[in-house]
Amino acid sequence: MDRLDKKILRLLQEDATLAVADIAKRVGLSTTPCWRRIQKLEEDGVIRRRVAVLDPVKVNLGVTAFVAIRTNSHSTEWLRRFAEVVGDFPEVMEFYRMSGEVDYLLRVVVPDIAAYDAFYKRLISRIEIRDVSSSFAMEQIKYTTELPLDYLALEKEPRES
Amino acid sequence: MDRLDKKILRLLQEDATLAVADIAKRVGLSTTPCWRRIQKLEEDGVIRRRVAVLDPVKVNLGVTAFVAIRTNSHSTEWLRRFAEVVGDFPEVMEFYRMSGEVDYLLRVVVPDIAAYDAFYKRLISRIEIRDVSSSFAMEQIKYTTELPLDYLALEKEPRES
DNA sequence: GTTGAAATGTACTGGTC
DNA sequence: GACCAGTACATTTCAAC
Repeated sequence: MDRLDKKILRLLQEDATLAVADIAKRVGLSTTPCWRRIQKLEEDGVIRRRVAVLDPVKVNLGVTAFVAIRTNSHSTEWLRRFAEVVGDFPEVMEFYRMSGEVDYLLRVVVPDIAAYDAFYKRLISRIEIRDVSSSFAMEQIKYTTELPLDYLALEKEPRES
Repeated sequence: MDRLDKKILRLLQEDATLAVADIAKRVGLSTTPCWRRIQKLEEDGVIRRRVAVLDPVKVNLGVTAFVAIRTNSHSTEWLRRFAEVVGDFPEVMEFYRMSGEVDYLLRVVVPDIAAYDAFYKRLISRIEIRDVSSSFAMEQIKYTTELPLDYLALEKEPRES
């Protein structure tokens, strides 16, 4: 992974519709090696997928809720089932196991508070949870899928002398 | 927005590399009208963009932190500047204004705890914040960019008789 | 909405240096 | 890595229905 791969990733994170020839021009490469680099980044799983990002409001998903969950201590089998049940809800877009006070954190999208309530009831009916606490986002100030590539360690590049 | 648009959106949210002819086949349309629908969805801003999704671990971003922020009451101008400063950090992938206890919630990605600490110091040096509380994700169980389209209201379709 | 076709562009492969 | 060529396929636009 060198400076050029990083540039390619930056571009594709912004706009995955760019033509290979375009990308090549912008990173200062000809199309063939640029194309090969992109293939390799996909093979290596650095690029996971290319997706369309929709406007949540325009598909009737204006409300984002964060759900902090505390569970009782349970077997690993229970935890596996818990993860499966929760992850199966399409409203749950993000799901983390946390350190500290809260055991799990969910980001949930729904049209409105009533739909959140319905979601909540379905959730607790499917799995026992010790404590659930919901907070609502009033405004989404920033949402990006672009990972910051500033921390990416580069391979040493050949040097003069 | 009808049943077919919804199907198209579902497919493109999963894989934006699909050829129009493929999508057309799967939704039961021929390519021309299918292509027109996709164009319209883009014009209307339902489809915001098409992006490459990278593997965070493979670009050295294994740590996700959630940062809950409480501010003092401030002018709208101060709030504007606050939003700008915070949003400018590329490590901040999501940024919400919240209801309830916490005023703002951030999702931050960094390589490790040390980098989080450095980020934290840079953040508080750039803007005064009353209270900051960080929690770390031990595991990302689910992360998707796919919005659930189940809540999408459809236009009435023509009926027999 | 359909089909078919034409024009253009792009992806991909393989070869040269 | 650059550059050139060739094929196969995609996108895009158009015309006729």
